[in-house]
Amino acid sequence: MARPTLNDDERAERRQQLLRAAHALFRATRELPSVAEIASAAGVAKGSVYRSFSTKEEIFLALLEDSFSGLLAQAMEHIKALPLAAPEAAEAFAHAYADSLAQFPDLLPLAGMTNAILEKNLPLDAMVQFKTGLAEGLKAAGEALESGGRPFSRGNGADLILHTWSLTMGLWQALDYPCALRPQMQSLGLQILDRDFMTELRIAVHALWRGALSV
Amino acid sequence: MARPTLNDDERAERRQQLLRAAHALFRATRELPSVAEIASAAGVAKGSVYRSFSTKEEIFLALLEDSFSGLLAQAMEHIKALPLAAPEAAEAFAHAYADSLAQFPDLLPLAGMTNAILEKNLPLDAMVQFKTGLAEGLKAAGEALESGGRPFSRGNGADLILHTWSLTMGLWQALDYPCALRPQMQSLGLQILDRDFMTELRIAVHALWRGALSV
Amino acid sequence: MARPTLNDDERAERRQQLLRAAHALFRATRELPSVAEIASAAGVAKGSVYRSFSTKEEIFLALLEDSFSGLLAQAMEHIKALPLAAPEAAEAFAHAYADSLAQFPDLLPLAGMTNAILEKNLPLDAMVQFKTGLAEGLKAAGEALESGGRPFSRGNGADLILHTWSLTMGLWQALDYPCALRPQMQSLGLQILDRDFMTELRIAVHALWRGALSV
Amino acid sequence: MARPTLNDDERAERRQQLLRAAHALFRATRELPSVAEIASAAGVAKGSVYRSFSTKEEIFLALLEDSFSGLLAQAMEHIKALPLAAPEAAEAFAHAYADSLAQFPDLLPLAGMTNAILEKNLPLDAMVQFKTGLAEGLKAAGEALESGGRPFSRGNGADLILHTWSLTMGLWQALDYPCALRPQMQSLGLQILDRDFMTELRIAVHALWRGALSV
DNA sequence: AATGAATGAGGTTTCATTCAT
DNA sequence: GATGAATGAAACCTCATTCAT
Repeated sequence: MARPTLNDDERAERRQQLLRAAHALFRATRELPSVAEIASAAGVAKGSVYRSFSTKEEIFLALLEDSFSGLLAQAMEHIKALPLAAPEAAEAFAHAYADSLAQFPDLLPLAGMTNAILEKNLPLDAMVQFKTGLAEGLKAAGEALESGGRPFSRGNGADLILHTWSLTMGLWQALDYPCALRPQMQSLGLQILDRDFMTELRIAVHALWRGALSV
Repeated sequence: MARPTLNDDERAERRQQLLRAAHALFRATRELPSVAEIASAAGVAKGSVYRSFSTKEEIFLALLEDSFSGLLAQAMEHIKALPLAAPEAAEAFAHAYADSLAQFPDLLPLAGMTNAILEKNLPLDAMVQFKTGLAEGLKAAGEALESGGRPFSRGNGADLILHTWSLTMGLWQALDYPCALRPQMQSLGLQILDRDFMTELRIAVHALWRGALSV
Repeated sequence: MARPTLNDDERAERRQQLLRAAHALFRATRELPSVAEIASAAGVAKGSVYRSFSTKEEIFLALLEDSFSGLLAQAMEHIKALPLAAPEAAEAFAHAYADSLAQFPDLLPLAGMTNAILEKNLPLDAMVQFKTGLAEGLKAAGEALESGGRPFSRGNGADLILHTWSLTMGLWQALDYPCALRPQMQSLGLQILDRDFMTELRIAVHALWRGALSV
Repeated sequence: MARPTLNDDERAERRQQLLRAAHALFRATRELPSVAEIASAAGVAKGSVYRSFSTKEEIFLALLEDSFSGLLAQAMEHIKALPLAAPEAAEAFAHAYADSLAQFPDLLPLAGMTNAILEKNLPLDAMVQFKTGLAEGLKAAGEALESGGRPFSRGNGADLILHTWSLTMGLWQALDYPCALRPQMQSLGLQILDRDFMTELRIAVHALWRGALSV
């Protein structure tokens, strides 16, 4: 019930509070909670949510944004520390990247819902902002990749990052299952899809980078 | 209103009728139509839909399945016709695959909604069936790839197919935008995301295969 | 829970059932009840209401329409029975009309809300239909008035009916008060507004008709 | 943020400031604006509105009051200048009155919402005050009418004024339409309702006065 | 006095699914 | 078998008003 005008810090904190609540609920159910649930989990009134977010979908997007930029920051570090030789670089990145991804367990579930949600009831500017952040991250990572004598012409670095992220997202969606199903997969002839996502990701990213760096 | 028992053919035809209607509606709106809309477009009553599908999401999944198996069938052909040498094979597949994909314009929009829907209100067996079909297709394509003296051990062929599909799906999701946004992308600093999907897909798949075949 | 397809009669009956409920609630509170209240008063589910009316405002309008056409029908009778001489006709109509009006006690409260509601969330065609009914009634009554040797040129009869209805509606609004206030009006210097609506209406309509017929 | 106590002038000025803002917004949209909109248009905080008005509806009523008393003042002038002979007086008033009314274009839209709002969430004393003002105006105008040898007994003058206002309000409501509809009225069989309000008002008021003065 | 954050009731509408006929 | 009426749970969002600072 803070009444005085909020300054920017307080406003941000309130926002975080809601995001934390939404995040926790999403993690528990893997479904986007209702605004009422978020509000009550955050201990505020329903109407107050709309002070920080103008749409339920905006909350969703902010969640995704947070996780994604966290991953991107780590990726930047990995890129800067990469060995010069192509084969080693490919392998090193694949492993480091997969390890980083493991730290953001909700990122992929969230990303998997993005497209279904993105066109639905999201103010255009919110989406622009989201995509802009994405674009900037890709560009920065791409440039880091290009500097350092690698075989990239201008922009190809960002391409590789984009493809890596795409591969990640797609692979996760292909291998994702409701928990209920997991134990029976072997007996159902689904061995081929019963892979450890992380292992598979390393292999795939490794191949992608090997190919991209071998020009 | 009493109707004679439907035989299997009639039952299958009814099912196709509904799928055609649902498909047409989805193509037009890119949103999953309501059961009422599907029923009316197919010329049957709402309740009758539930004789063919036990859940709305099942309809969605069947649609995806159809498109996907169409693509897979074409991919099989491409694989069988692939040159032996790795670099040529990589390039040939990338192009042929992208061309095939263009023939299933609704496949990726559908696939992009799968995860958001998959865990929600879908009978387990429907999902098992879907995933089984997927697994079989991957396996068959993988085996085709393995036969012919390529550098694959058992199962690696299917891996590559899986990764290719994942990359496709992920890339599409990363590059998809509401039409409203498309024209302004250059001015918004989103050049990096304003790519032609098909071009980008060819590049990425080419790299992935080059890497995978270069072991 | 009637399940079979409703025929027109049943559909009309369902509609009436809802209107009766809405009417009763309006009479009790003089406020437009919520859809939930109407539904529960009619013993149906909220969603079922939208089977008969596409908007809450449509319910309101239908209520008004019913009352209004009832009044109009009676007015037609009065008009046909009117003496030919102007002064007598004016007086006779004023009295008969006021008496008829008393039989539709909710008509004016409803009419008083029309303008505030009419432009808000009402499908255009619903409004067109309402106004068309109004126009037809006025026209018919006007023609009845014109036939019979009265001093009207084509259309003036409808004019007088329109003016009469306008005067009625306006007068009611000017003299309407919350019950809470009624007893204190004398002491508040509001004698001039503490009139008996019916009496006042008779006087006013009498004057209007006398003037209109005295050309 | 502490502010010095406002004296009466400042208080009145603040009130006017809010009313001007509310008026401008209402004129633009023909809907009662939200408190937030009024406040922001007036350049004050939402909470401050409640220092001048205890309810949103009070703002609305004050607006109506202002317009109405403006009209009444002009009507008084017309009445004082009226010719003595009944037929001439009736005609002169009808024209002068309609012309005056045109100077208050928001008066009737506001009046048309009064009843829907009046009983809802308005402190009794606000309503008493409003009605008292109305009563006084009617009485004054009525007395002006009575003085000057016209055929009125005590109070009948006010009656005529009341009836005139009623007729005005009612007629406006009967002839008011959403702009969207206006152009199509001829083709919809609504000719009878597609009248010019001002013309119609002159005719009706003329008839009413002719009748009232012809006793 | 002024502010504007917080409140939270309240309202409309949609839609997947059921099931009596 | 087919039908479509009925259901009723959600869900989102608005907004007048309060009140701590």
